[in-house]
Amino acid sequence: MKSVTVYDIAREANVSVATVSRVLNNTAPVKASTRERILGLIQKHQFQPNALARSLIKKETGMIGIILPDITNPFFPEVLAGLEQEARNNGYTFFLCDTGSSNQDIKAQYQRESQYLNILMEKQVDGIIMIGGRIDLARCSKEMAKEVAEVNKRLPVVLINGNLPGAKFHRVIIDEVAGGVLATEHLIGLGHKDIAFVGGYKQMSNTVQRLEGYTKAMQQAGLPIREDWIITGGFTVEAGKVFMNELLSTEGARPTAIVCANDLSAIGAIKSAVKHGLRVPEDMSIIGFDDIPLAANVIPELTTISLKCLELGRTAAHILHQLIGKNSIDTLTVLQPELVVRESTAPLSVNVIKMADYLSSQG
Amino acid sequence: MKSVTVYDIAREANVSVATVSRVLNNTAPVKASTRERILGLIQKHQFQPNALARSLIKKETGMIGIILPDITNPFFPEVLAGLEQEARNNGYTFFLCDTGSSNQDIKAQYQRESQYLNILMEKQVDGIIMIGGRIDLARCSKEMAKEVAEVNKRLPVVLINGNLPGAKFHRVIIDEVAGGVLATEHLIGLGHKDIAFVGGYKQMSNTVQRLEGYTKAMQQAGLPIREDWIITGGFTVEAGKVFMNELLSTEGARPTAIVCANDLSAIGAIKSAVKHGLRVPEDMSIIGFDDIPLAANVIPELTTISLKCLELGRTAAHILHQLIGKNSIDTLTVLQPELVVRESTAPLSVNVIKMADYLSSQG
DNA sequence: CTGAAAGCGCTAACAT
DNA sequence: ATGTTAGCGCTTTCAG
Repeated sequence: MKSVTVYDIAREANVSVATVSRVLNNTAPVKASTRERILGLIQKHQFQPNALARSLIKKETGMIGIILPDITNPFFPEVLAGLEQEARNNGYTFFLCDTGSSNQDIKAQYQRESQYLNILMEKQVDGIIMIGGRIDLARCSKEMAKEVAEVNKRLPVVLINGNLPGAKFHRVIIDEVAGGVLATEHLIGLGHKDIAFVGGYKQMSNTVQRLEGYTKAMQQAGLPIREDWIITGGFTVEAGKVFMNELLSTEGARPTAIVCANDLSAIGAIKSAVKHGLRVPEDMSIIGFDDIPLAANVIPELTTISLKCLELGRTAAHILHQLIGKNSIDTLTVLQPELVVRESTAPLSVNVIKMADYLSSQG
Repeated sequence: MKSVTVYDIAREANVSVATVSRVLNNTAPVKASTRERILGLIQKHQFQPNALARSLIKKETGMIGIILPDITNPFFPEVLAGLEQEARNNGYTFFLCDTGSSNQDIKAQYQRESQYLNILMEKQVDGIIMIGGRIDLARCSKEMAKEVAEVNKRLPVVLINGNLPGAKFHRVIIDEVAGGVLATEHLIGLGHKDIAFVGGYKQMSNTVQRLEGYTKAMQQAGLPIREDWIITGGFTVEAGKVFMNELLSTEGARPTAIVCANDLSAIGAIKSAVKHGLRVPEDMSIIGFDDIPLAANVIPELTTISLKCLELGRTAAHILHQLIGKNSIDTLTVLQPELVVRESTAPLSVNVIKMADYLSSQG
């Protein structure tokens, strides 16, 4: 089925294609009567201008690509929602490029990132947003970083919550260290002294930074840091369970509170604690990181550090839009995290009281 | 910055653009030596063919659009992951079109659907997948349905878990009625007789069908259906809480088990039950619907009906690919739901025993 | 095996 | 206010 073009409309309206184009784009005055006639024909034929042809000549597509590691991780849809919200108003459409980290093979994931980077360039997107994946690496290889730098020479790239060595990128990040401090100080303020840190990956900068915040707060409070109470190796619920099991199965002192590297691992930690017969928060305080929607919906509701996903997304979209419009804009935007107190943390004193109750009942 | 084109490569290689195109597409034999030369230049200049120009002439873009109501609802990312998995291998890229139902205004949402439908056509996507939104309506307006039908005349559309009146669409669905039966029979098999149905919207076909399954199973078991134990009005956690509160705050008999229209409302129901001092599943069995990843991670883990999101996505992508390739394929694909038993449901007898314990402890 | 030339559908000078 | 024409960057006959 032959699709209708500006020529078809022009012919039937007895005008030139230029005139049709003019009414299509409001790019020059057109006599009201002819404009009506053309509009009528457009309506009649359900004519829709071919965006490819238009973009080919205008050198802008109104498309932006977003590369992320796993759409199934609730953190990302949240950021995406922020992006869409902001970008929709500016007439952009999104290419979603999920590099599918869920299928473990990390090599394949980075490869897919490279692949998508190329595809997006070929498709002539106006800009690219990256989140997760290689930009989260504490030490990203020179080649992988350079690849992105090359892309960035040709079109605007903005990094969310990450960075790459060897070049300056536009990026919007959350102050992770501050988040770590916030979480730990909350626990300390509750009277806890025996605080563990659990989850994340030591190779990832977010984990390193959150851990740095934890360390900072502990030291500032004059509290000791036990290396065996710092356990990393994953961001999943499953990982959280494993770490907590480890913490609880060793003999000797146990922490009374846990800072988790993210909400998912916090949920795992809670599940494990409950399985071990502990009550959260009465016997054990647990704080997460991210504030995914789920955090407010688990039982008990998770106390956590909000990364302001929506704002992260909106800001990134805003910056990219400015970049595309060739407006100058700050290279770095830092958002401050926020403590969200819910039900999974409680004063240490509660423990003490409970313990006293317990002892007297055994009387 | 002038981007390099086939002409630049051709000139420098002392060949015609045709030859460059040929090595780019492997569309005709090229002398090994010239091929090497061209490949070298491509490498040297980091040349990337402009996909817009190519698509303009080939009339295919390798882009497919996916229209969904809310990426923030964990059900959709799951389906998306399935889509990506399948479509990536076939060289497709995705336009993500989130119509943002989260901003309540339902009218605006349908408008945005129409808008995206147009944008996608202008961008010349090879096909469109729709999920949620108007296609979930039990009675969608003629105009809104026709709009999609018109699109479907121009390019392949596949509907996931929905339908539209007045035209036959390719679609892949889950047998919702069977799901409702499955959930209810599970509860009945556990000895429950007083079973409520909670959540969803009466205007939506999925709710109607799940409810139909519930009714069917209840009748088949000879159990009475109480109209005041069927409460609809939302799919969110918040809605689930409200409905459960309603159920628990009325005097008189209470149900001992609840079929929820989806996992989110089931979680809300659990939270409310717990707040009311009930234990799940000991005092109250609750079953969800969807099997979002979260379902396995709440406490207690949710017994639910799996809608096989991943498979839904993969199948839809497969069908769309066939359609794009002009291969014939069944109009309707029905997937069977699956009962996933976890921790939120238990035999009624447990209740009875507990009750007995309680009474005897009261001396 | 390779080149010349005709478009794909649209926009944008440049004329009129 | 409107028409003519030259491309945007690529693929694809049709010749050779």
